[in-house]
Amino acid sequence: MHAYRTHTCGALRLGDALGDALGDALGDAGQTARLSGWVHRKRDHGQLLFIDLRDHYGITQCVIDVSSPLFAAADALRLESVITVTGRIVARSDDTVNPNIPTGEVELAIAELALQSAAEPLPLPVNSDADYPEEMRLTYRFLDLRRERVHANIVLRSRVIASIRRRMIEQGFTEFQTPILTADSPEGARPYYVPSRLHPGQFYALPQAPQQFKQLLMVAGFDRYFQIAPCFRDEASRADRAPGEFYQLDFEMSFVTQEDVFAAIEPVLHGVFAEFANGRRVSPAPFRRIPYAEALLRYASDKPDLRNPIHIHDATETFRGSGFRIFAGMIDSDPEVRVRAIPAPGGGNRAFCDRMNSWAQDEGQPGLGYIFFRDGEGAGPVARNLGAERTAALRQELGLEDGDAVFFVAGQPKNFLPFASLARLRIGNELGLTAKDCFEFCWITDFPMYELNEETGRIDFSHNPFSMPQGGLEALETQDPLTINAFQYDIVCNGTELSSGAIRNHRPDIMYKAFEIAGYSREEVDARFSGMINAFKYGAPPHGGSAPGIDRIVMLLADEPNLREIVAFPMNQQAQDLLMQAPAPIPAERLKELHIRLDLPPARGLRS
RNA sequence: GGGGGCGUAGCUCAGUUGGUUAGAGCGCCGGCCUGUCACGCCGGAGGCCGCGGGUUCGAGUCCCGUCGCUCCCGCCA
Repeated sequence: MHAYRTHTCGALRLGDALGDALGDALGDAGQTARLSGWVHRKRDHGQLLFIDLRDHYGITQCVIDVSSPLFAAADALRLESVITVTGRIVARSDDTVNPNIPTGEVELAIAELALQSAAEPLPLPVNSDADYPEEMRLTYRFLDLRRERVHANIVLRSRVIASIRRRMIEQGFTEFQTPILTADSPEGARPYYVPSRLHPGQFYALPQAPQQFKQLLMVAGFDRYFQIAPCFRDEASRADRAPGEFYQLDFEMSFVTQEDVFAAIEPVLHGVFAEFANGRRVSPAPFRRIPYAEALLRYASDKPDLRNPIHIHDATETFRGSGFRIFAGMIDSDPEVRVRAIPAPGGGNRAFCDRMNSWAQDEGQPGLGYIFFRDGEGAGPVARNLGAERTAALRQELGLEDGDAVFFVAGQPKNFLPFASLARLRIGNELGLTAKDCFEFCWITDFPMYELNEETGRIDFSHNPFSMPQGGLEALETQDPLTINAFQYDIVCNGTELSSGAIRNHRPDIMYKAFEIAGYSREEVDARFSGMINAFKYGAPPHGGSAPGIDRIVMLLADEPNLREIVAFPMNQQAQDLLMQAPAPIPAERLKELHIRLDLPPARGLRS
């Protein structure tokens, strides 16, 4: 017999249909089995003791009574101790079957018991899904990871990544590894630096993304690249943004248009989500394409949650010169002012509208104007001042009926959009309009190439400086830069931005011009991006790609709101690893070797 | 860097208008219990009420400061 186990804790059965057909009516019952695992729970009846033994695969009830010489030892076991038990598998009587677990028709009668590893009293319970403080969970992550929910999430993560890898290879992509110790890339987030021992005063940088390497692989002719790529950014964390490091499905393709990129990745994403959706609906490919400008108008956001059916409408003309003086005055005084109408089907009662209004005030807004429709006409102060004719026209335009309402936001769009987006989501949730149990994908396309920096008054890249401007060199030379769009796109699922990508700018002449508009000289571009721009001078294919976030995909599939639930060993919000104690001071001799002298004396208690 | 929320037993939390000896559930320790499966019953230990200062006859409670955790804004092309 194997030293530790003949079966896993999830394997034993009384019998099954196949076994019955073969005349094996007893299944595993009657055999002697050996199981190893953790003491999940004990139920002590004085002269009878039940032990729920748990391993990765499941839980099996083990039983021992006072007639056994091992009873005292079994009775003394602490929860989460590791034991090996050997004994006969017995069928449970009908009235003691536990239908809640797969092994519930049998139990193991303990004849031998070996304590492999005794556990001390636990700092956090494993056999409960009760909330525990993050600090405790992260410090004792090895215990936390035994808990059913996180354990299942980590397994799901592995299966999702395996599925992605298989599907990418099926789509003709080749997997690569790119350097972790590499050069600083001056655009974007704050990088992590690694001091060089061999080159005093010089540093490697950890990659924020393998962006330049994957483009170089296209120049090298590999045609379709992908990588489950670790990315490092020294930026503040969020619930859905890990501090320090995270993973992306990074991919790039040569000789492609934007539509080719979409067509290549849609079956991968749809396939992965459908595989793990567990009954939840997944929007079919091709996913909807929504231009950036339309997304801001209709959803007040560039990452719209399409589970919510509400479409925002522009109502500026309805209010221009109207009797509703507040909005009419704003419109007259500033040509950038817009009024937007957020329909609320089924929200047409004063109680709901007042509740939304006071919520808006809690959010720091002056209020939330509304009209609600009853008895064939609009009600409320806005409707009174706007007049019956304009109210009726608006109602017809929005397709609203008695029992519906509409809310208004006004001002410069850049100021009201964040709140308008919140209001749209809240209305959808409160009125039960937002669909549940589904994944709604869309592409947001045609992002502007540049934006005006409000502080400096200068023109900045609005996203990736390596994107190809729509209209190419001619657009850069002739158009107002703020009107130029890029071949830049995001993929969004349920209001979560999964990735941004682009058709890249592979032409040095267009790149120099694009950077010139953003205020970078030819010399600066050569200095900062020498690796890539040099490569583009020796024959570069047109190419493009994207990089969906692995962590966010798993979060959506696991239905978890926090990254820490789907990462095995996450850092805390301050980017500290509480389990491994990182970051930490290093010994003085190591610092010397790295040619580093600290301003402050090193922390005490160092071990070398 | 800024804002909100939370800090009371190992954990989750309650604690009234500022008023006697700060409570409950879970866990832990001890006792009882032969069919439970979140077993049940009885008992016990366990508190710098985050820390510092202030107001007050009296502070877990009010005020100021500070530290920690968390969520958000900035930031993250």
